Amino acid sequence: MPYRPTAKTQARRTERRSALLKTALAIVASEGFQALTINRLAKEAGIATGTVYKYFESKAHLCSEVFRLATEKEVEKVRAASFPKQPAHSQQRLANAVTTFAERAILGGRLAYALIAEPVNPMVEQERLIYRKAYADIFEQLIEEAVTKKEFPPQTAHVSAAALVGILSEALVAPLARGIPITDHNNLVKAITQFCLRAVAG
Amino acid sequence: MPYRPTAKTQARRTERRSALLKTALAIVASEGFQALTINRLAKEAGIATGTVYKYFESKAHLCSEVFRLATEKEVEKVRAASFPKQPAHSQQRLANAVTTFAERAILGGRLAYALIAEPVNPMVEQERLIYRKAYADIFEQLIEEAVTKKEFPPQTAHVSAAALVGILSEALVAPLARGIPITDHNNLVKAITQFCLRAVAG
DNA sequence: TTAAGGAGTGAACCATAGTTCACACCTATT
DNA sequence: AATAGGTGTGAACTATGGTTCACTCCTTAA
Repeated sequence: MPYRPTAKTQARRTERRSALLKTALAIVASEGFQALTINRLAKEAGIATGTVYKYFESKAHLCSEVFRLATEKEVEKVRAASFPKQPAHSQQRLANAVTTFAERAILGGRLAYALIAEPVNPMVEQERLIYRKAYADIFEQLIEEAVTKKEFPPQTAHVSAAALVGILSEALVAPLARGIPITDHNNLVKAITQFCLRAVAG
Repeated sequence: MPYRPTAKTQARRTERRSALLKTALAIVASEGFQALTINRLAKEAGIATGTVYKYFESKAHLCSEVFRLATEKEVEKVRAASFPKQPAHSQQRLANAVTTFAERAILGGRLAYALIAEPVNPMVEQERLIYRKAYADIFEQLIEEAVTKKEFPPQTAHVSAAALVGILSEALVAPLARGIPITDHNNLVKAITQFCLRAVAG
């Protein structure tokens, strides 16, 4: 048996794969999923079209991974803000979570639109559902705890949680979708945060 | 000059056109935009493919019109609830508006998803933006009036308005997008309404 | 009845990208 | 060096569905 994949070749493979992913993400971050084609990706990565398929089963799978790569860290940030090491009042935690999401979305610019709202394909839509659910779950847990501790008024936690996700999507992405750059970051974030606090914390 | 279109032929033409639109809407309402192809539409309308193009410039234009046809009346209902003939408290008006939207969306089922969230094409996405804006404008006006009358606390009306649109989209469509039929209509609508009132009316 | 502008037809056309595949090249074992 | 499995190549293929167009049929006015 003459040939066996070795640690070195494996590493090389893994590295190429993540380099591809990184290139793909760069395209999406600057021009959206709409600009991510296999041909373009291959060209920018300096490889042949077919080679992409040695690393990714299909375009849809590739998009999924790009989406996950970009979204996972966002979710983590929001989770961290929601459940900090230091104990904090629920209201403050929610405010931090919302602010974190909003600020990162605004900084993200085109990428935020791509992740939250750009029409892509069913597989990414699926992925999106999963991450919306992830955000909603974080909020839901926070709210439930707070209601138990009487820091928030009684409410249907999972509806409130979904509603928060909706608020963040729409309030941030509506301007982006219209191509209007957000000018007054701070006030926008403040207004959204206040709205959320009124809604959930009463 | 031997031939001139006459009232009768014009009427016939108009009627055929709206019949086509109606057929298209029926397809969208039961299976979404994804199922609306020119071939299928032609077949179901009992005409040839090419004929569709005598009535609609392109598929995108057709989709736009179908979207508008379905959405316009929804917007009107919400507007009517927001600005009733009889004077009413702002809180009640907002509650009615939200309830109206939510209940109609739930009854609409597949259609609601198609209109609010289904990925279609850029032209429909454009149309969607317009209608989201339309809803937001209604809410914004209501909120601004209420703030002036001191019935609502001070707030950034256009942010609150966008947020309301987001709440309604997400809280109603999230379950639909996952194919989970909404079971407990009344409580869902109630929870959403309460959330909105807390958020906006304090 | 005949001229001429609409309307209807549907098979062929096209455009876009995703996907494949036969072949050459590389890498690890014996 | 020889073997054999992996990787890279890119032009060609394909699938889907929107769009066209040369032709026929229909309608109205003279």
